[in-house]
Amino acid sequence: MICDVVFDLPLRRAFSYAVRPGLKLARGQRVRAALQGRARVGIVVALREGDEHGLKPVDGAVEPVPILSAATLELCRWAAAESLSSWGSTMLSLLPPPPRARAAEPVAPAPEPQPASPTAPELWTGASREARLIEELESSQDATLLIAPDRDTAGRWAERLDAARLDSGASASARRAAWFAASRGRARIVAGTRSALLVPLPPPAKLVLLDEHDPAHKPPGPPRLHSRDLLLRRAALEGNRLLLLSATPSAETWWRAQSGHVARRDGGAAAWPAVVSADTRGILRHHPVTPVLGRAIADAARAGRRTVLIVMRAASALACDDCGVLLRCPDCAVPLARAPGALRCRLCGRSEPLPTRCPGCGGHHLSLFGWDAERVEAAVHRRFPRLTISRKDRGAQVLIGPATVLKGRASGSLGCVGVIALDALLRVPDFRASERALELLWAAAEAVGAAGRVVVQTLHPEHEAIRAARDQDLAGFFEHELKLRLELGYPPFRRLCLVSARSRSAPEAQALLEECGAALRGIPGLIVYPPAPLSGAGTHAGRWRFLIKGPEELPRLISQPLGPFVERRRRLGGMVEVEMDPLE
DNA sequence: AGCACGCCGACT
DNA sequence: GTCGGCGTGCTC
Repeated sequence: MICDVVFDLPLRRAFSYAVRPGLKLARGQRVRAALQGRARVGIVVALREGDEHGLKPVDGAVEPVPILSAATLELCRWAAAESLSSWGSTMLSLLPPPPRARAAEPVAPAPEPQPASPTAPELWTGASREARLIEELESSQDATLLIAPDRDTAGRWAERLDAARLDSGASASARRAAWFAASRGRARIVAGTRSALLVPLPPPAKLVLLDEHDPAHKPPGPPRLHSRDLLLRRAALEGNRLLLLSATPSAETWWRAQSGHVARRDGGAAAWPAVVSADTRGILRHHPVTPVLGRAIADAARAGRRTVLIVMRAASALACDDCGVLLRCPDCAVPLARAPGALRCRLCGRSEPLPTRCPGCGGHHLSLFGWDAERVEAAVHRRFPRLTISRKDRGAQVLIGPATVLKGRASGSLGCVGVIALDALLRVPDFRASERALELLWAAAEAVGAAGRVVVQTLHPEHEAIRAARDQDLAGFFEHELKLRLELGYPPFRRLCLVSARSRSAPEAQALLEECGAALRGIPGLIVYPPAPLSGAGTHAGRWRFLIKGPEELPRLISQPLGPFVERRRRLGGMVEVEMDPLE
């Protein structure tokens, strides 16, 4: 007997091993086998009769039963093809870590899902979505998998629902135990992050994705696939119900709902705060707080309620007062961000000492441009000397931080949220900037509740994201947004793929990308954009990229020509990375 | 991805 | 004369 095994390698092919007579193996089972003399963990993808001559034997099984069902094996094969990565790395990055030695943990095989009558995935929006979810889960006996965008959120929900945890917040053995307990129906609800996506569940099962729009559902690295896309596929194959929860869904999911592939369950309007914009013209240059926001902070404090001020990441740079030039990274051309005692490029990480004179005109008047948390804290402290102001203490009267400080707050727990400079977010050269702005303002409105106030400082008070957040109008926002996406040929109407190369020098990276581009020439239906530095206009950095725009079947069209570049990444001293459906 | 093999520069 | 850089190729 021969078995074919895939490993956590960037290789498409499987490796064949001899199965010794006494060893009972099945597809989907984890095994240890020698690869280049070292024992490694792989997954059996096929068993067949054949000539075992010259094959090394499998050392043994990691668990006595398959950890993945045949259906899940196929699900992962699809996911790997869809993301141009290998079958093995896709599967192994989604499994709990193997036990160090042979452990006698009680395990049950992954149940083979029974294809049930398909039910349309559901998109739950609106005020009461989380309360409705808890009600739904408590009134049901179905096995349920809850996927959260991050560990904190997974932990909160696990506690709230008394669920077993399957993310890296739990120990490796606890994760394995939860995995096999879920497959036997012993743990009715399991909660986790991406690493829990493949947990086998006895039918009928329910799949839940929290904060469907969150880019944390597709972090860098394998599996290079959005959790939403994997769950949509899994639910369709297994006939499971899938609930996608989000206050501000992605345009992709909204479009699916609009075209009838997803059923929208709108929880209705919430009691909503006033969302007001404050014109920053002539003010932001000198002070981070407009009179409107200043009054809101004072009012909240007087009412004994807390304020959160949102600043954008890397919002502060150094500019010359004489010639107006912004200090940029010599390699990447993006503005250098202020770090303690230095300037740092947030792209390549290079650190420069704080200069005393302008590299352009030699002037001595260099001043900060933009408002980071540190500068805002100092300015607000001067303005409100009697309030407690902090960048860390969640209990301070005024808390200053990035958008993530709004995560996990009960509705109505804040008196005021101020967005110091929404324009810093809108200026980002990303077609999803509007969506991100809406997400931020909506989260702010939910966090303050009806009695609070959201103040948005901007030069664009008429921006669609601000209007939609003020009017609590998702439908209006997406009508506008999807029209733009269609006109410009962006997702969900076209698919994107980002091909990037890293090398010592720009010419090397460019040459490497030139090779990739040449391999794609002549494929109908693709638009291959010319290579550009990874961000900004720097021409010296060895990080370049190009974008491919194409139809739904884009991964199938480019997997053959780009295959050699992803399989053998070290060529000409550079590395090629291919990312389907990039979020940045 | 690791790891070995292999061919050109600075050292006890 | 060797030690060691990392470019290229292979792993059942």
